[in-house]
Amino acid sequence: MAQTSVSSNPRRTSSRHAGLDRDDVVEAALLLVDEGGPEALTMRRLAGKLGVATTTIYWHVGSRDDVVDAVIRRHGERQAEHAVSGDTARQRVMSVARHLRDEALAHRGITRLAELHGETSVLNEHLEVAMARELTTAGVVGEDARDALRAILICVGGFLVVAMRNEAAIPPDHSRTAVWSRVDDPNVDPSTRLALTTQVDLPVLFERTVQAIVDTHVPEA
Amino acid sequence: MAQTSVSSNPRRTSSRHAGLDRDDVVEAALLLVDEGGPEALTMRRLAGKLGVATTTIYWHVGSRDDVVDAVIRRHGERQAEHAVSGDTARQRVMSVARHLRDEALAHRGITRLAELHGETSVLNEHLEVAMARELTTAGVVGEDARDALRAILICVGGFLVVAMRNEAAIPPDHSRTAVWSRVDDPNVDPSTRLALTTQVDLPVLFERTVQAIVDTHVPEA
DNA sequence: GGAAGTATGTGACAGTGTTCAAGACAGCAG
DNA sequence: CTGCTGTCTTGAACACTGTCACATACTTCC
Repeated sequence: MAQTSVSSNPRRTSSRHAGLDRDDVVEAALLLVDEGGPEALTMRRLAGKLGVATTTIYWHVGSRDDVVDAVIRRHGERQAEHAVSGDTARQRVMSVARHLRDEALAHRGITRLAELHGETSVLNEHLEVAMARELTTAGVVGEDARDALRAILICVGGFLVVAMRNEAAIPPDHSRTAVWSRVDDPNVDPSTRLALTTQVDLPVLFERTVQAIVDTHVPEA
Repeated sequence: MAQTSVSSNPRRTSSRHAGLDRDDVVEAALLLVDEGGPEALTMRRLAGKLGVATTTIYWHVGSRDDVVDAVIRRHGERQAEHAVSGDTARQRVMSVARHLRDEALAHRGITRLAELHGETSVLNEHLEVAMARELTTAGVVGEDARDALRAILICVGGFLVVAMRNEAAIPPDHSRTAVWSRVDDPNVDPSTRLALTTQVDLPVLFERTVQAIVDTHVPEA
């Protein structure tokens, strides 16, 4: 257990000091990712934040991949239980889907890290369980529940990818609106071409699309 | 226009030779990504493949980001027109969605590169136009068509993320099935928990899920 | 022939992940 | 108290990455 903060300890060559442990490293890494995204997590930067050498990170946690795993797991454990709302099973499932999206966007750095490492299930375990619970209550069980859960999560994931896309990093002539500004296909309605140069209302489209999927899996109450 | 292949030209220090041009560089880069994924595309590796110095790449194309843009645009231009099949508008839109997924998975290295750089619209321009064409034919135009196109593409994208996930790179205890093997929530039906430790049939779920979205946007013929 | 442009190269810089070898401190048994 | 073992730390180095300054050779044009 840390008795003093790391940063207050004077640093001596090859000097051992009290207090730095694995949790300190993982917490510092989590903050780096939460604030600056996956790219902000480098071993030198993390070591600098902790006031130690990179080798200390390797000792306490391991490689960068090990640090990433630990960050995702730690954040996943922190996912708050939320009050599911709604009168019908469909509404309750939608409630969980919205919460999953909102949590993901509130911590988009961690979400992108989990996505890059294919570990979104670790991150979202509590919410996936919550959704499975609602499906059970709705009478959707077994492989039907598995398919429902997968389909909803895949769709929510698709929306997250788009919502988290850093538009500023895309060359202006490669953005969706730029691409469609150049399209001149007479078989595409002009009002469609015009509309496709404008931004879509993602939250509205999210509601409509996820609801459509929920409706095919969850019976009407 | 290249008269001789690059690899057959003898190399002299600071020697200029005929034949290497921008297209050669972009083609070589495309092959690297197609075969080895985004991580395989390094400036040194690309230069080695072409038998030139990295500065030659910078001269002909530009930075790595410029090379990436060129690769995505080149591949996008190559997207084959495909025969849309189906008797109804809904079937025809589904046909385009399937083709988009199949093309993406056939060139998953390029797909992942485009996704990482947020440039999937450049890659899929022809297929997005094809889908917009089918929507026009179905009487879905303007903002309705924009929303339909977005929703379908977002969902297909979600499936692609899952389909392209490199399961081998995920720590065994962080995979979805491992996560669900540990879940022991009494409010989740046991058959659901069991089902969630097994693999979902992605193509079947794709059909059902995308169809559900198409059905909410495209009227029944 | 000389200037300007084109097309190539070497070597270096700054940053990254990772590890070797070494040192300092803590705990424990004798 | 001493010596051994384990724990926790370090500096330096390695290999790899993207990028660029500067130099050289060739081509084109007047």
